[in-house]
Amino acid sequence: MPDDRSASSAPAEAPSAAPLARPARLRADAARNRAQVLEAAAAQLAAPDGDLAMNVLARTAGVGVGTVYRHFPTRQVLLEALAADGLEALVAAAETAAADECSAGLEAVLRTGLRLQLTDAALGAVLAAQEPACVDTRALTERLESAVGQVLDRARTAGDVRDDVAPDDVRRLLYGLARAVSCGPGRLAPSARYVDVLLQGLRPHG
Amino acid sequence: MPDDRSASSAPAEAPSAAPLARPARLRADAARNRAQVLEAAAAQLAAPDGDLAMNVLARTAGVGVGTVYRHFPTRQVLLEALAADGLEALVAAAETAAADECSAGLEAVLRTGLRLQLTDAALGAVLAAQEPACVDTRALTERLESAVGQVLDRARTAGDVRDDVAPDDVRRLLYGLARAVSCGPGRLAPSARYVDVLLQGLRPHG
Amino acid sequence: MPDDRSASSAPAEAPSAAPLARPARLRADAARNRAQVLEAAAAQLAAPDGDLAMNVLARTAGVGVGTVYRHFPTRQVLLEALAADGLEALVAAAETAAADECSAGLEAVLRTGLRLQLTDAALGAVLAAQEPACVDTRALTERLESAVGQVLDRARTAGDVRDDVAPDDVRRLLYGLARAVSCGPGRLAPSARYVDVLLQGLRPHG
Amino acid sequence: MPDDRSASSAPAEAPSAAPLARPARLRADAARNRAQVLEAAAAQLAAPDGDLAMNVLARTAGVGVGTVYRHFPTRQVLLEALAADGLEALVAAAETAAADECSAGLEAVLRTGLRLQLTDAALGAVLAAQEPACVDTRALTERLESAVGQVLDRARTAGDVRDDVAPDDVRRLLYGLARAVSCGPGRLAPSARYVDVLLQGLRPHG
DNA sequence: AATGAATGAGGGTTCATTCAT
DNA sequence: AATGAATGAACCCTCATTCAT
Repeated sequence: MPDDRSASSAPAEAPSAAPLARPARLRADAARNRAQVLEAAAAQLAAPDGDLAMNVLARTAGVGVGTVYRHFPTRQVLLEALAADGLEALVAAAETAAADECSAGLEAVLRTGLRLQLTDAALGAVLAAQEPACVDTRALTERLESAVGQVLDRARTAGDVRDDVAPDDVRRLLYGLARAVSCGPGRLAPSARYVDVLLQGLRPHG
Repeated sequence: MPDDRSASSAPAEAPSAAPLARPARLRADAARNRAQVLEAAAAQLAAPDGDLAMNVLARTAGVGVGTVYRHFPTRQVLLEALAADGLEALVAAAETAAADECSAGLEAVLRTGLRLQLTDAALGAVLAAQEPACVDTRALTERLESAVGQVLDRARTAGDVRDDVAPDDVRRLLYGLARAVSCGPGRLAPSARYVDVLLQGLRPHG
Repeated sequence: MPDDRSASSAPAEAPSAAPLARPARLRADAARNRAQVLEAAAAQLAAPDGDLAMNVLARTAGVGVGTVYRHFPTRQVLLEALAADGLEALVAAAETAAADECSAGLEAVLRTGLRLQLTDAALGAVLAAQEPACVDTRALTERLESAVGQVLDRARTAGDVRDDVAPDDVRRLLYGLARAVSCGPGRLAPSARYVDVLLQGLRPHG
Repeated sequence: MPDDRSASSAPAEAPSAAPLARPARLRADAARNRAQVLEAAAAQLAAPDGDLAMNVLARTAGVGVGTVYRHFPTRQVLLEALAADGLEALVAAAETAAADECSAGLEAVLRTGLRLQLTDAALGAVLAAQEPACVDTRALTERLESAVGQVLDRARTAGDVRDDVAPDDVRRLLYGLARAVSCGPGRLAPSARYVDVLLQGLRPHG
């Protein structure tokens, strides 16, 4: 259930000033505009160049710049909106892994996290960011941290992971892994190996 | 002898089109300017923002823009010049490790490579780049690759490293490691641990 | 009716990639800005120096550079916009001449074409250009070519023009004539004579 | 004898401050440098782009910028030096035509003048210029004017040329002719025709 | 809500020219 | 004489952002 975001744990938070990566409700045309902008942004970001100029974005999305700014007041908000699907998928994978009895959850998290970053350029930016701009990105990263914590705990108990590995290490290493994969030729080939290396490296002892 | 670059044989080689990260000889004032630009560039790159505008650079270096362009026709050339010292140090470490009898060479390479990247922001950019812009950066990266190859061979023979690890994997993982370290709070603390993890992960078996 | 450009049929044509020398409709303030830029550009071009720097243009027109670029993405587009009035006048003259019964049409075309070039520095640039940048400049040059073709046909029939003269020769000779007039002292005096010479030279026989 | 420039009519003029398109005597290496610069400049000017940046020129000529400036203090001086050969050839043609008994001299001048302009881009610039920068360019243009005057006189007497054609008209029309030829496809084809047209147009009556 | 015109700071790059070596 | 390093004005162009319509 990847989309229960708005029914998530934090029950009745004070309405924050922080922007939403996904507004609760939207006029039909506004929703369509928003979707067009996101699609165009994903396309631009996926391009080899990879920049994300608001004017160009507006033009390729077929809307005015003002509309882009209405939906995404800062680039960070836009990035988080772009990353939302991937981040949710990662959270879902982590929560599933946390719920599983077996101790292979960490592997699932790493493989999924790497695959998603290679698919979705914005996800890396969000993983690397110190601080999310949107409240529900924060909610997701908190869920991620919590689920990864559980996964790590179980793995640690099973003797599969060193004692000194925290959820934030997983975030960082996952991000670094994607950078390692992306800075050379071939992306699929090294991915599996690098995850193997990382998993093996995270085991206790030496 | 890691630094015999300038002692190469042919005294009057055909002028190559590829720019040099470090020209062989320079008028005294030109050398001073060049050093000032490099110093200013290092400062700018080390700043939290981390951009590197040529005109700002010129101003803070106290020279005209044209002077910056004369010395560094492209940003990539500038980056490689900035990275040259660090890259040389890394090559030296790798060659020393290759010459060593003991099998701990890989560890030295990784620790040094990570430390240097954290010190010198340009080194990461050069490690990540597919293709160097300057001939002697290429020479250095080739020496690095070769030395790391020897280090890996010895380690593999000693049973310390998996079969499927190539020098290019070391380059990529080293770069990714620096990204992992840099995308969160604290840089010293995780560095040692992450190198441990990587070393352990590179060992054979699983 | 030489000016039915804007009265074309299709109300919602597919947006063409080619820039328009004159956009169909414009917000009031945009139209004013555009006119100011054109006025300033004409002034700069008419100056003895005759260059046309975009930033200077913006300043003298009292708008931002971006506004100049919005209206005129390239210098060629700007030139064509500057030349539009003159080119239209020339087309009108040629079409009138084509409609006339009498055989003196060519003379009118040459005199008008020369006079307009001397008045409007951009017209020469457009006449000299191989390929227009804007769709409606192209439309105008095509109308010009067609009308001049008719004029030539009639004149040829009347025995006033050599067989081997095509509309493109008229374009080139007209441009060359303006250069000849402009590269020396006095512009009115030689103009009439040079047109006489050209007309006489275009007559059959030898 | 195209190279008797320095032995020309003006017998003992006061030494002028104006630069010489060709210095009387030169150290051997200086002469070689000068020739290299001229060759490189001709190449640059002949390129489709056709600009003439001093720095680039110096580099392609294999000399320092300072050397270029020593030989050619202004761009105009350089242009005149580039045009010198062509201009001399034109002067020679005109003087030959002036010496001839027959009345076809004007045709030779026009054909030669057009051909030389198409060969040598700098010649057009010199023909178009109001005022030469170098004393011996001036000497040449004066010889040209004088010879063309004689040619015209003879032609006029023979009834081949209108009364109101002066040498300066020939200069301007010749320049304009080259512009007309150069602003379209094909250069050889129209050249002959356009000279015919001009010759015919210059005949008396109508 | 949406639009898109306008802005202008900002960064990029070139090149004519000077001058110390 | 020659060199070429240095200069910096001058242009180029983009793009984030605002705001009137």
